[in-house]
Amino acid sequence: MGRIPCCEKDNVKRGQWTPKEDQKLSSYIAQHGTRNWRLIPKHAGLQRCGKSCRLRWTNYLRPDLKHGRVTETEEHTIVTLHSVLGNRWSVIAAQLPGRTDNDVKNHWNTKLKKKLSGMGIDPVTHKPFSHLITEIATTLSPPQVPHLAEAALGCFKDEMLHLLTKRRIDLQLQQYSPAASVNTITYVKHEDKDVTIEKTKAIKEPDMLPINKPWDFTGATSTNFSGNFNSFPASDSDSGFHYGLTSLGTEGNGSPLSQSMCTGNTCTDAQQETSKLAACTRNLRAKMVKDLGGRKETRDGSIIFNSECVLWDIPSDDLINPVV
DNA sequence: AAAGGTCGCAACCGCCTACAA
DNA sequence: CTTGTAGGCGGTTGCGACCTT
Repeated sequence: MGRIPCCEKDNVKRGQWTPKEDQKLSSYIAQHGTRNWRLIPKHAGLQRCGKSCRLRWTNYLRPDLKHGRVTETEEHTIVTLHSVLGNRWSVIAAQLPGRTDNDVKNHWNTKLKKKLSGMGIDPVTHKPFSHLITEIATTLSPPQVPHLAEAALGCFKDEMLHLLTKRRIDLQLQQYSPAASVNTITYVKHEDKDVTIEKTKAIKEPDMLPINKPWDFTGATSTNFSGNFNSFPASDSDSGFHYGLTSLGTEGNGSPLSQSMCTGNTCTDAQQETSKLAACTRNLRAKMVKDLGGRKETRDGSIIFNSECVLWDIPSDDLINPVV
């Protein structure tokens, strides 16, 4: 018995929805609800696939949706939950009233990923790039270290270049202040050289950097990374974004990660403002750990959490949409 | 002003899961 | 228990708007 397609592909319209189609779908759903998506386009007089109707409704037409900009608070929520849950957009979206998984996913892919990379944070692991390189270097036996650590640097090259570009701008700004350091001036003197070559060199040859060996991955720590973190241009704080929430998870115990995250202004106001979010995050994590016996396997078989995950005793009332 | 590049978002695709028959 | 199906989900693509050169 073959599977019946959800719609007849030949007779189905695709692409952008017109206002007339939106109106037909909305008024049909207002009258009859959303019980059988396969029948809805037929009954509503639409030449659309049922799945297409469902997506249009859930992602755009639903009356309870917010269509404006994602707020700073919402960004905090997304980043924090993503650090715990990974790409589970529907779960993350459930904590953001009026936002869909598609909204969250799009915002993450277009804005937040770049923002985190620009701050020197790997958007997948939520750890500083320097921390990852250190982990690689310390995990490997000595003969492997130079080759694989360099390979790792290759993986992060784009992010590193981004970081270095930002740092360069910062240093140039410092140049205009009386307190500009000798190192800064020396660095800016190379302005006329090919920027890409210089930056690539800087990655391979940490000593060329004007600051205190931040890329020396043989002895790298995220503490020295945090120095860089603090020195980023004001752009991130200007946009209201602080990455100070990762300490809410298992990393918030004085680990290198939390040290690097909780420097300067990143770990004060933002934490207070989001204590409720913290509870929410913990509860979700606890739920997931409980469900999965301490392990969460992704579709490709990789494990997100291990058995050492801690369970918190947080009332589920703290959740917007408690996961019970 | 035009061409090319980038960004942001809506929509689609294919896989997975729950559930009914 | 097996199979078929609808709905859900995350990844990816397409395209219009905006920006830069």
